[in-house]
Amino acid sequence: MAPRKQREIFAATLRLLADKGYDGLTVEGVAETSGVNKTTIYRWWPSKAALLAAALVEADMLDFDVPDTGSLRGDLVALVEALGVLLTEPPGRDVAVAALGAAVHHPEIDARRFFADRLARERVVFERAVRRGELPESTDPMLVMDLLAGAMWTRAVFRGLPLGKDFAAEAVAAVLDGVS
Amino acid sequence: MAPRKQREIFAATLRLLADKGYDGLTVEGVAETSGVNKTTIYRWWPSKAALLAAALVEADMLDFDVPDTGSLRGDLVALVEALGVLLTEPPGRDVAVAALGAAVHHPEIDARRFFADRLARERVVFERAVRRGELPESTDPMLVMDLLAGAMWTRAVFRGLPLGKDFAAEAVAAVLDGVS
Amino acid sequence: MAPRKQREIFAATLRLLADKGYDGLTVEGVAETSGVNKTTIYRWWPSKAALLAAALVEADMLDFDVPDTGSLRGDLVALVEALGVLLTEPPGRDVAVAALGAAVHHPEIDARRFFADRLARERVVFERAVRRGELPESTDPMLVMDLLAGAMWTRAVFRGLPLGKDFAAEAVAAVLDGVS
Amino acid sequence: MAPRKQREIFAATLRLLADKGYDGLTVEGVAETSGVNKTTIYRWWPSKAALLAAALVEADMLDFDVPDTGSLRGDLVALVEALGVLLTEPPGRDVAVAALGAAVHHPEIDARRFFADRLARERVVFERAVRRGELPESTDPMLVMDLLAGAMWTRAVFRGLPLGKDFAAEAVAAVLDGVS
DNA sequence: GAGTAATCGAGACGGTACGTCGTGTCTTGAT
DNA sequence: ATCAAGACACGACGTACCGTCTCGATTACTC
Repeated sequence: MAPRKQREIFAATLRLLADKGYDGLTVEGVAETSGVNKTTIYRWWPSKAALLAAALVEADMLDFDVPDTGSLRGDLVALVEALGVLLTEPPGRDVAVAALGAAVHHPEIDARRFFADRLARERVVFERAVRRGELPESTDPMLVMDLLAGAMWTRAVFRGLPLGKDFAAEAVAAVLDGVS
Repeated sequence: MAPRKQREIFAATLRLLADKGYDGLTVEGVAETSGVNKTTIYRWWPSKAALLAAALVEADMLDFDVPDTGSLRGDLVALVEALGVLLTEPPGRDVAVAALGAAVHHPEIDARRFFADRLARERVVFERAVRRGELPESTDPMLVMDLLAGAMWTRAVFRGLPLGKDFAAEAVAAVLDGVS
Repeated sequence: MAPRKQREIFAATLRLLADKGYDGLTVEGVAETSGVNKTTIYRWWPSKAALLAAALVEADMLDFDVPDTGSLRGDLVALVEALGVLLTEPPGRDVAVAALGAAVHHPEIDARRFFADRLARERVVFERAVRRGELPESTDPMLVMDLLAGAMWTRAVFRGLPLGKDFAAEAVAAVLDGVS
Repeated sequence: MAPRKQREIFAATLRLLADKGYDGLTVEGVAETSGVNKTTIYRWWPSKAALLAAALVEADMLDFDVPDTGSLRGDLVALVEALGVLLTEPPGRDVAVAALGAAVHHPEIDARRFFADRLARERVVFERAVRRGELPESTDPMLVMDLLAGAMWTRAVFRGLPLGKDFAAEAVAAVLDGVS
């Protein structure tokens, strides 16, 4: 089951999250923005965090396509660049960043849904690479993705630095070829 | 200038942050815990976020020593393992995670103080490695650290997965040697 | 017309009224207690007050028999004592008191149904007394009953005082004989 | 101690009580009407009932002077007539009636404060009468007042009947002289 | 050691939002 | 075609903190 105006509620949720951050996101605000009564929101989601979790899961805002460029390196660069765009340009940036902050101390937001589950989709990139012989079968795709995605987050969000034009390529090169 | 009970205030701040997360951290709670009046806190810090920022800067909770094992690989593994411990064991874990969540949408917390500035200290590891000939001079230490630290955050915090015994070593190997 | 479970609805209404007072009496509670849907109650009675009014009219909880002791004094003492019991012992006490509170600011409850209309039944006491010559024909029965019943209410409910063993007799004596 | 705007708060409370009855009296409404924040009201009174109780105690709306006409009969008639006015003319009427309804099922409103405590003031009427020899010393003033006041309430409020021009005099006569 | 700032405790206050309960209306799906 | 089930908008509840604001009462530094 779902509330009649779920669409509007989720839209309002993400909009307010992006606009005012997790703290500024209030159930009351969502209710007003989405033209729904506060009670209705509480009927369906037990807390602000749960509401946000549902909105994020449903949102396609954070999706990006899995590329198929013909080479592992190309695929990974494309993936990482897409993630870079996501993390630096509004409204994705604000939502992603706020969602992280929220997920980090609200287990019910279950960060896995936004970060970990993506791996399932990214995995095909690695399978293709193994089939092409670009990668030993023993390689751990999750490790590779954690290194790359982690670097993007660290650079763009924690350090608050702009992602240079070639950052994605350099990161991918480091992981594929090693730095030493 | 500083309030007379700054120590107690900061201690209470970090304690409450670790105990109840960023949301559960309230100025009122800090005041009560530290035996100070709410007014006093507002006299010195304009907001909860600013208070937390000050407390974190002062705290040594997040510090770890820069290792010197004789090899780059050893140093990096030690660094990453230390970060792993920090991110997975209380109270550091809770503080670090909460601090991230807070910093992420409160510019005044200036994430650089907790994440970026560490690089200055880590840099010596790379300088020693270059001197030893383990690393080409052209290597970008920040990229390496972003990859490694990012992977730890992603794995431990975003994915909420335990860090296996050898995760640090594997991550360092991937970055130093490449995966392909 | 009447809803199929009218009995249960009225029973639940009076039960909840006695248990939790007028404020604590809710349509929702009545619905649940009587195993009926809220909608059903609203279909038949426009408001909580109207429902209560209907329940009270139907209830025999507040009835008492008109005594016939052979003397006016005896009849009146018996009447007043019965009223005293009604006003001081549960569940009648709670229902009567709550009904008063409700009636007082809900015209639709029509207090006359519970208080005034009784006069019709009490009147025979006075008719018998006139016939016996105990009372001049000009005496106003309503005045007498208002004095006596009013004293009981004032003492038991407004003042919240226990009704002494002889209170009924004293009140009747005062009205019949005068105090001066 | 007392809130800074106690006057306004009490005035608003009684005004709203008279206007909308006990049910329609809301803390939120009082707050708005009196230009005070809801929190402030809850800071000082734990509930609507307690607020109303305080407002009623402070209110002079329900006061009337104790007459001194020279005779017991005259004093009582004056007293009862004043009560009659109180119970039939706004705003006293609405307040008194609503207060009764409220007091009846809210012990903290302590009906004694509005009904019983008045006896202390009325007692002088009886003392003077005893001194004048109009009344045996053994007469119970409370019984007399309960009979008279009770009759007024019953007639005016419970029965909802108008109080005739001579009702007070008749009631006093009945009690002083007896009806038989 | 007194005088004068700075600092503090106490706590009332206007606010915003919380999460809950009950109201009375309206829609819908099963019978 | 009726009616239970229950979603809904609404208003109020009582609570928690927010950040601001007087007030006096302590400090503690300076002369």
